[in-house]
Amino acid sequence: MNGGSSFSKASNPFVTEQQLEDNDSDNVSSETGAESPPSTTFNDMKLASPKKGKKSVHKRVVSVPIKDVEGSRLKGETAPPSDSWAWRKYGQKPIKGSPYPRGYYRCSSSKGCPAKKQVERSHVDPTTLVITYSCDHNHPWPASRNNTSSVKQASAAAAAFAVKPELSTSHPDTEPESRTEERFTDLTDDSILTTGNEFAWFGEIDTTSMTVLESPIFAERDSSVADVATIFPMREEDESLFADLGELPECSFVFRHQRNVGPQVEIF
DNA sequence: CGCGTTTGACCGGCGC
DNA sequence: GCGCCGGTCAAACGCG
Repeated sequence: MNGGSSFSKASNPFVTEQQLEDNDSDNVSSETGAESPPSTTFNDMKLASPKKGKKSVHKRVVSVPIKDVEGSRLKGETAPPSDSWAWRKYGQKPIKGSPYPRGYYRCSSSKGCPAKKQVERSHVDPTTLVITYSCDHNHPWPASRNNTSSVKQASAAAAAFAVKPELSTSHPDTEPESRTEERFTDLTDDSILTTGNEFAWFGEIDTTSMTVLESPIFAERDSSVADVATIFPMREEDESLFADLGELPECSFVFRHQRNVGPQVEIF
C-alpha cells in the first residue's frame, strides 16, 4: 500500500508457483534449475520445525524485482513488499552462498497466525527479491517456546494458516483476531480461500500489473485478470492446493520470477 | 507504553 | 562423531 510499491509491467515478474511437498524425499529441483539453481532456496530449504518426521510441506516462493518493492520499505536489503498483512521480523541470518542475508518474518496480523515468510535477495539476481511463504498449519506451536502471546490462539493458529489467505481477501488492515477464529469455522467449507490475502498486496500494488497475476489466485481477485487464469489454468490446481490446506498440516507457496523467460507455472 | 526491529546465542538436523 | 548451516528465541533498543 505504500505508494511506490508497484510492479512495473516492464519488469514483468514471472511468477512460478511451486509447491514443495516434502513428502519424504527431495523432489524439488527440476523446476528450480530453470534459470537459477536455488541451491539454498529449495534444496537446502528446511522447514522451521525440523522436528517434523515427514509431513507434507508446502512452500510458496514469490520472486519480485526489488526495485518494485524496495519503495515499500527502505530498511533492510531484504525489505519485504508491504502487503495487507503485518509481518514481524524475528530474525535475520546470512545465508551461505548468498551475499544477502535472509530475513525471517512472522505474521502479526493475527496473533495466532502461524504464517511465516522468509525474505531474501536472490543471489542469482540481486535485483530480485525472493519471498518464501511458509505456513505450518499443523504446527503444534509448543507453548514452551512459543512466543509471547500467541499461546492462547495456538489452536486457532493452526487453522489460521488456512485462514490467512482468506483473511487477506477482505481483511482491510485491521484484522480482528476474533475474526480469525470465525474464519476457521467457515474455512472447512469450500470457501477455499480466496487466497487473496497473502497475495493481496499484489493487487494493491498494481492491479494493472498482470505480470504477477499469473497466479490463479489473482484471477479470482480480479476478473480483469481472468485471462491470465485462462493462460495458466492453475486455478483448479490452486484450489486443490488450498483445499488441501484444510487438511494439510503445513503449507507453503512458491513463486518464482524468471526474467526473459515466459511465465512458468509449475506445480508439484 | 506498546510494537517492531536488531543482534547474538542456542538448538536441531544433515552431511561428511 | 564432528562440523556446518539454517531456523528460532530472547533480550535490548528505537520509534511511534
